[in-house]
Amino acid sequence: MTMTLQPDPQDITRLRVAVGRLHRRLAQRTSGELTFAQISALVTVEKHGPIRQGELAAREKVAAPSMTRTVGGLMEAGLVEKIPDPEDGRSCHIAVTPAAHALLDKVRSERAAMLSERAARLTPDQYATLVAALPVIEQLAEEDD
Amino acid sequence: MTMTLQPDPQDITRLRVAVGRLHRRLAQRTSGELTFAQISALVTVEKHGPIRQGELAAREKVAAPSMTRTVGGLMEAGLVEKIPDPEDGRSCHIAVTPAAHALLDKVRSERAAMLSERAARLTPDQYATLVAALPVIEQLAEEDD
DNA sequence: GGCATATAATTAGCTTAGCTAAGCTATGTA
DNA sequence: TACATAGCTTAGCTAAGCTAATTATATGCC
Repeated sequence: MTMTLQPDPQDITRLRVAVGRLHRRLAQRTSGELTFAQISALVTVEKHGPIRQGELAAREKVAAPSMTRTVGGLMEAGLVEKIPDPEDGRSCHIAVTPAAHALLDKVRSERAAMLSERAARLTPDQYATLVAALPVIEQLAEEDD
Repeated sequence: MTMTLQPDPQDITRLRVAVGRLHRRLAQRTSGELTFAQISALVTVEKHGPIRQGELAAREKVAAPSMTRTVGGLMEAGLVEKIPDPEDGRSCHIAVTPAAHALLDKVRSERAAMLSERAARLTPDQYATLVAALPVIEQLAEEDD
């Protein structure tokens, strides 16, 4: 079921600008040693188990070469490993290491993280509103064109 | 009034990842000829009138050199002009040109814009939830540390 | 079997956009 | 007048996206 009325262009601009700014603020302080792209990819690998690198790129909505670099960093950090596909010599599967679980747990519970600090300043109502909107934002981010 | 309960770290991670991905998708298709940073700055200049460049950088939460480059692009595009401060030879005020109003109006009403297309696919409930969360996202993005 | 095509990942190099450090010029103060 | 401060610019770094071209493997057709 889609909307019959067009969304307000002013709202769209606000969303666009707000998302851009929030991203900027978040990217300025990357949690620990990982970059933004690395955390995003690592979360996906943890969630979707051993996954072909191409499929990981598709899920992250990123071109293949970008994922090569991101995965390279994660491998250097010992957070994922590449398992060669026994049935396809071109392909390989990316899997998290135990260290990755530990690190993601640490990141998630990191109370000092900037965003958590800010979220903690929200009123319960604001927080509830934000959490309610999360699935919508995720859908906007995941949808194909 | 702040929350008595800590925000859920899982929610924080989801927000972080979702904002990152949405930004990525949005940045891939910049509306028209303007880049993401340029639109964001232009919106602020339009809203806050002639504004000192340093203050613009502060509002955008960006370092001064970044704003020099962003404003440079906007000037080349004829969307803003620099008015030298008569009282302070070091400083200058950034003001939008009529072309900027026209362009922003165009951008805002651009129905073909990717985000609008996606937003149009939301249910009315989802859309309402998103719009309700907008001020909260904006607050998260604007807050100082 | 052998060659053409297709696919997975990588490499090389470009762009946008953030940053810090250092520099220039104007201001203000001792 | 001399020195410190403030506003903006320049130079050069990093992260992270992209496209185009390469490499290596699979697959499909004669």
